[in-house]
Amino acid sequence: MDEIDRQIVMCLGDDARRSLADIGGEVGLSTSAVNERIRRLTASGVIRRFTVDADAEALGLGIAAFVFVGLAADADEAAFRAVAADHPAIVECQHVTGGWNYLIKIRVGSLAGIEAFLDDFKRRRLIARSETMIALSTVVEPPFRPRRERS
Amino acid sequence: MDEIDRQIVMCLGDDARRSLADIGGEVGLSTSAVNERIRRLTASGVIRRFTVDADAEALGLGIAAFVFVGLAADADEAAFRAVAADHPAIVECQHVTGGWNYLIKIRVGSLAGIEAFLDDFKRRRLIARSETMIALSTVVEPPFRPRRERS
DNA sequence: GCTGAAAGAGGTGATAG
DNA sequence: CTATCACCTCTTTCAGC
Repeated sequence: MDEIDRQIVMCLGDDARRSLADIGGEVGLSTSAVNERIRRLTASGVIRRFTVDADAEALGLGIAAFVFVGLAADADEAAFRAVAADHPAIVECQHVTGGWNYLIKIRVGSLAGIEAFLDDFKRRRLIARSETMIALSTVVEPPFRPRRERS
Repeated sequence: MDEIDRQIVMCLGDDARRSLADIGGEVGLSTSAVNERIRRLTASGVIRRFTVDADAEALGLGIAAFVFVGLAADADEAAFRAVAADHPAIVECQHVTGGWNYLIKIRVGSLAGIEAFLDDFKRRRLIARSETMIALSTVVEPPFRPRRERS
């Protein structure tokens, strides 16, 4: 992981389809050297995957919301994590410091989708309380990678 | 945007390096047809970019934090947005409903980086108050795309 | 809008330096 | 690491349905 590796990762982040020769020209290496570095970066997990950044709205998931979750004192936290990990609406789920236990970001097609999401988790007794903030507009957003079996 | 387009976007989300023939086999189309659809999806913006999901920790940005921001009553919101849009530490910045104005997710290399981030914005009078939650562990996280000129 | 074939570009893996 | 080569898979294009 030297400076050139970092440059290569940024190049691919901008456009993962650039040719090895093109990247090599930018970072000052031959195509063989760039090829070998990308192979190493991928094998070592610095590059997790090649993917696409999709337009969530075009895929019918135009509404983003942040849900703060409080678990019950006797909650089955492992169960909560397992359900969250596979839930199609969840874009992000982090265990966080502060008064809430988890911060979840979801993407849904309508406001009704937010209610359905909350109902789902509450009915399964996975969360005790929650607070929701709806995203009104975006200044910066990470890539959106659609996941299978999205409701 | 039919069901096949959606399948193609998901295939590419899983692995953007899969060959057209391979994807075609999965969705039931020829390579030419898949190629044409990807071209249209990219041209129309459904696919924003081909990118990589990187390991933030390997890039020295192992700490994630969420910062809730309140602007001053007389704040220059356009200036805040402009600075946020180009700030290297900011991974996400959304205007949200509720008692706070913006929800920001940052990635930094150390806890000192969080303090530096807050100091930067407060010294420039871009934010009036804030509250920070540090991510302790991750259940689900969107792709991380490193941006240039990261401090 | 799709298929199938043909042409071309580019990734891959070897070599020697 | 560079430079070059041969190989070969994959992309791209185009005629035809």
